[in-house]
Amino acid sequence: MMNLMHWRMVVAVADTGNITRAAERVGMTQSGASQALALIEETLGVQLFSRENRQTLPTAIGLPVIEQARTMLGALEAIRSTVEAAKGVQRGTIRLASFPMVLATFLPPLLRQFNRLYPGIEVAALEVSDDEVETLLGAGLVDVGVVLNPSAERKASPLGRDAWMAVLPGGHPLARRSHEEGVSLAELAAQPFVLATGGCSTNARSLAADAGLQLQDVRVEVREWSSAFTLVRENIGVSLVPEMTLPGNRQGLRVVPVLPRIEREFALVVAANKPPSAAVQALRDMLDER
Amino acid sequence: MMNLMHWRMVVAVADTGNITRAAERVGMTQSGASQALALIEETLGVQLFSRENRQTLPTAIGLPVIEQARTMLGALEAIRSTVEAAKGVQRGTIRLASFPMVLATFLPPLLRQFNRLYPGIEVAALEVSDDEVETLLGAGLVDVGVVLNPSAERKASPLGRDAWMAVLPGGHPLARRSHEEGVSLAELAAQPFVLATGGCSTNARSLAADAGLQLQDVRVEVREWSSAFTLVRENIGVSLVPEMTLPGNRQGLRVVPVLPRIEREFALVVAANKPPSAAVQALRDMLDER
DNA sequence: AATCTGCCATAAGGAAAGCTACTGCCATGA
DNA sequence: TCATGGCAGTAGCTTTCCTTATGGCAGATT
Repeated sequence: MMNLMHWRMVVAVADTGNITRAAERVGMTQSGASQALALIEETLGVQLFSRENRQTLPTAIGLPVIEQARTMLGALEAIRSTVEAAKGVQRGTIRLASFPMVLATFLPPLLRQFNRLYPGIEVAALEVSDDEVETLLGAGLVDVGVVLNPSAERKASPLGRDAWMAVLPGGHPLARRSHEEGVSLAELAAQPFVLATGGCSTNARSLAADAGLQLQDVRVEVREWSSAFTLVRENIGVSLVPEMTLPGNRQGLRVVPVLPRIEREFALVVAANKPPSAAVQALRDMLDER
Repeated sequence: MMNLMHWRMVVAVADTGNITRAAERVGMTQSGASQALALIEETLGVQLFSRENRQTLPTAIGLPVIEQARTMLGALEAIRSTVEAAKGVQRGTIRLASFPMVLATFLPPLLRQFNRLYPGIEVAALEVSDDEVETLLGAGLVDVGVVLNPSAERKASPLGRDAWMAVLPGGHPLARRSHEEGVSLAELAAQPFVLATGGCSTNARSLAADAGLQLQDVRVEVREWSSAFTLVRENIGVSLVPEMTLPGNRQGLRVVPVLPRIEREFALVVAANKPPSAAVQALRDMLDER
């Protein structure tokens, strides 16, 4: 009763009305067919067909059972076609370019989930600066890239957004500001500053420039965010970092939002000059479904 | 891939996210479960689950496949419940009473079909006169009976109707009548008559009496219809028989309808004093579905 | 009346599937 | 570093299941 071939026999007999012909339809011996039928009938405890003189016809109980058997086999066939249709995305490679911050924060869980859904697709992640992402995308050297604030006409899958936060030493005057009050970018730029870049050209200095300001007193410039926190703790200066880079342990630090908020949206865009592969499409689908 | 137990494993793994627990849910070893999964994945040529560190989760291809597997197993479960619900009508006995004419003409194909649909139900057919049918039904000695022109309030399943036909020797004066002209019952009753009863109290004599007539010259009275045809061929007299008893070979006979037509409706009724058994209900259902 | 034919059931044997017990591997967490 | 949880692989045995061969039954054929 647990063998689908036997159920194929059942519907074949129902279709042909003849065990012998049903047997050759599913590629079996007449004997095997007879045994298969008898086995199913025995385990069900019910007679599905009555063996007439010239034909084998379903009984009243057999009729609904046969219909259910059809749906069983239909589901199996659906599985087959589903699998055949999906085999294209089984293997493949995606070259991805991203600047370090997103690569270290947003992407790992996403790529982990993607690798779970598509174990055969390999994702090669390139860690580059945000300027180079555009270059690689334009040259077709990568399939997808992470960009900031994508223009509407690009097919972009949003990854998330972040806000830049002021990081202050515990004793700093601005550290008294509440979350609602916040600090302005201008106030921050006037302080002794620990500039952290995260390897990204979009950083405190460029943000200040965008706002028509300038960092007045950059005491030190580091690449790693974590280094910046250490330096702020040692009272070298204040800093401005993306919210998601904040450490779990904020001992000796005061984090206050910058008001008006400075937010950036990250999104994944595909290279425009060539049609996206099935693998890339799968990645986009996963992102859009969240 | 043809083993439903393996598909049970698939959905169990999908439900528990854990091969080990899935295995014990379907009563198997962890090893067997792993092998079952691997076998299905191999024959499909597709990875359905990705084995993570702590859990085994479906891939993008696995998700729809699992859903189809659920419908497969659902259909199997439906088969099980269908069979369980229908086991009541597997065996049983029906006592049936009928007068000979219907028993010899209408019932054989019906009982043959019924026996095909319900091989386990035994139908014991009693051949009695039409008067006795009512007696047996009333006494509850039979489950169902064939009656003539059932009253509307009885739960009756119509079997069919027949018309009485005049059977004349080839050279008889009335044999010139066309089918449209017919012969009247009065004309027929005036002829030398071969009275055939078929063992039924409803026969030419009773029909004549119902019409206020009387058979003038009954030359011979026989029980078998076929005997009557022979006697008519030998010009002993005319006869009146139900249409369905007419022989295939009408050599030397002329068959003309009686006008106005004398028709009787046959129907199957159940004994009213006790609720019908599942077997009887099955018989009624079959008749009503035709 | 005897034989033929189409169709099904049953017996016996063997091949293959499938399960179990056991071991090994890997990653995580103490 | 070891302990733990979870999965894969191997060997062997049991069971299932298929095939070949044979017998039986009911109409059809002659």
